[in-house]
Formats: sequence, C-alpha cells, structure tokens
Amino acid sequence: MTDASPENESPTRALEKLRQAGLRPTRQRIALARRLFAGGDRHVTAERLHSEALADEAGVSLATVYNTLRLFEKAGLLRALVVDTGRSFFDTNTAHHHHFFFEETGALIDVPGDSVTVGALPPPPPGTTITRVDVVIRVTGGCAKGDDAGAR
Amino acid sequence: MTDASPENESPTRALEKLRQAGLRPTRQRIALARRLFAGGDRHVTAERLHSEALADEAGVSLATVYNTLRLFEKAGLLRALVVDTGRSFFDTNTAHHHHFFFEETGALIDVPGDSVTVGALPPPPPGTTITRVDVVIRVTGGCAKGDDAGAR
DNA sequence: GGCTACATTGGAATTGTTCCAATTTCATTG
DNA sequence: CAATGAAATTGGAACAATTCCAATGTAGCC
Repeated sequence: MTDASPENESPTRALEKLRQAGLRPTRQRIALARRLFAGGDRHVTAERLHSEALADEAGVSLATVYNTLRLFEKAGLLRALVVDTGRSFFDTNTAHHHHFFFEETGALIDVPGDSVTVGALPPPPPGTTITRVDVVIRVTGGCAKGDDAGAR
Repeated sequence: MTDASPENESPTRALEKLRQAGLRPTRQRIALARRLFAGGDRHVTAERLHSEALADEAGVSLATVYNTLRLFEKAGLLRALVVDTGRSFFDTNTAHHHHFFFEETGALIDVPGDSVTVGALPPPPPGTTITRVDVVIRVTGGCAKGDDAGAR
C-alpha cells in the first residue's frame, strides 16, 4: 500500500478536480486541492488550511488561500458553512447534508446520512426561491473527536 | 390611540424586561430595550441598533450597544443568531423557531410557528448534549419585505 | 523563447468586535 | 440632599478575519 498522506499522494485526484472545474492547475492550487481532497471529507477554515500548506514545498500565501477557497466554492468544489461568527468554514462534502457543531471547541462533523429529516417546509415568501436549508445541531460537552477539533 | 413608536412609547415594557432580568435600569439600557422590545419581534445587528439609538435623547455608544446586547443575551432576553459570517444578529424572539434568510439583502424573518418540523434527529455524539437545533432556510429573489431589509 | 493573460504575493486597508482605563451615574446611606 | 462605593458608560486603541491592491511571477500558446 502506498503512502496516502496529503503531501505524498499522487496529485491525480486534485488535478482531476481542477480540470473538471476548468481551473488552471497552478502549483498552489494543486497543493491546496491535495490538502482538501486527498483524504475524506473535511471542514476547514482559511487560517487552518494556510498553516497546513506552509509545510508544503510550494509555499502558499494567506491571500492565495482566500482566493482559492472562494474560487473553489464558486466552482462547486466546496461549500461554505456558516456556524460561527467571525470565521468561515469550507466543507469538501458538497452533497446535501447537515452538521453537528461543538460550541466549546469549534469542531464540526457531518451528520450521518439522512438521519436528519426536515419535515414540512413552509412556503418561501412570495417571489423567492429556496436555495438551501441548513440544519446545525449545536452540542456541548464531550471531547469533540471530529476533525478540526481545536481549530479555534 | 396613543403614539406607539419606540421613542415615544412609555418605557413600561422595557423596564419590566430589565427588572425581570435583574438588570440595573440605566438610561442607555432603557433606550435600547425600548428599541428592541417596544414593537413586535425584531432581528438586529449591533451596528443597526446603534445607528437607531443615536436618534434617542440618551446617546448610546457603540461599545455600550455591544455590552448590552451580550448582557441581554446572557439574561435570556435575546437570542444570538448565526446566519452570515462577519455579523451577529440578535433576535428578540427567544422562543423555539427558525428563520428565512434573504441572501441578497441580508434580511431575516421568522418562520411561522411550527411549520418546520425537524424529524428524527441523530443521536448526539457520545458524551455531548444538544443545546439547540438551528434551521436556516436561505432564499434568493423577491423583495425581502421582512424587517431589517437593506441592513447590509 | 517570448508574449499575454491570469495567478500569486506582501502589505495595507476594511470590517465587526472586544478590550481598557478614565469618567459618569445609579442607588444607598448618613 | 450630599457623600459614597459599586457598577455602567465611553472613546479610542487593539484585535481577528477578510478583502483589496499594485507589483511580480508563471502557465499555456505561438
């Protein structure tokens, strides 16, 4: 079995993602895409991704991390989450799903599968269209084993 | 019928709220409480409340608006909402309910009554307790007739 | 290899919020 | 009703996250 840690993994998946989105595969974008898409689903802040990426050969500036995250979001590769004021999270899982949010640690984990069902939705106000329904289940206590724990 | 606009309304309701929460009724708090609780339910940002309160006889500084909002929240008079990064909203309706959020205008309106039913919730991660489940229905289009439209 | 459009960068600027030390006000008590 | 002490208010500085900008670097094409 080959080493699958983000830095060492072959950039195939990352490149695929970039190509599929029609984005120019620069060194920085590849490095960030690897970090984001190499493993399983992730929830990252810009700051966190930046500090991780500092370890990569191709240095990535904070400005580029912000640019790239917004770009990836626009391209549908990422979804922005709003769970906490003053910080944006980006979710590599763009499918329809919801979240647990650990209030103390700031950690986020996906709610497994369809185990949240939003029943009857009210009709949207006249003339408007629903773009998304976000459900955030806020929890306290426990040790927040989810990814990104301690990202505060 | 007497004039019921926030500035002119008798401070009774505001005072009641403060007393009920055991908070010292200063001029500033009364002015803010009137703005918040005189009419129906509201969703305000600190900046907005501050700019409104400038019109009141008792000037209120921005720092005090922030202090007071956090204080009222802790006292259970307000509920903080997270719908948008970089701005906090406070909701005078502390009962269990959810929201429509107009992505273009930043306006927020309550979802009427129990018309959102969150079906089966997943079990919270071991050792944790659910403190709250927030549902935000994001909509686009329309003219955002809800309160606070154009608050951006 | 050179051209051109697009990306990246450091640093300054912005925004929303919190912090702090000095002043003012509330409520009590003499 | 003045004095007093605790709590509240204030302007401005400090902060954190993010965006902006002008200068520099690089990918892809001829």
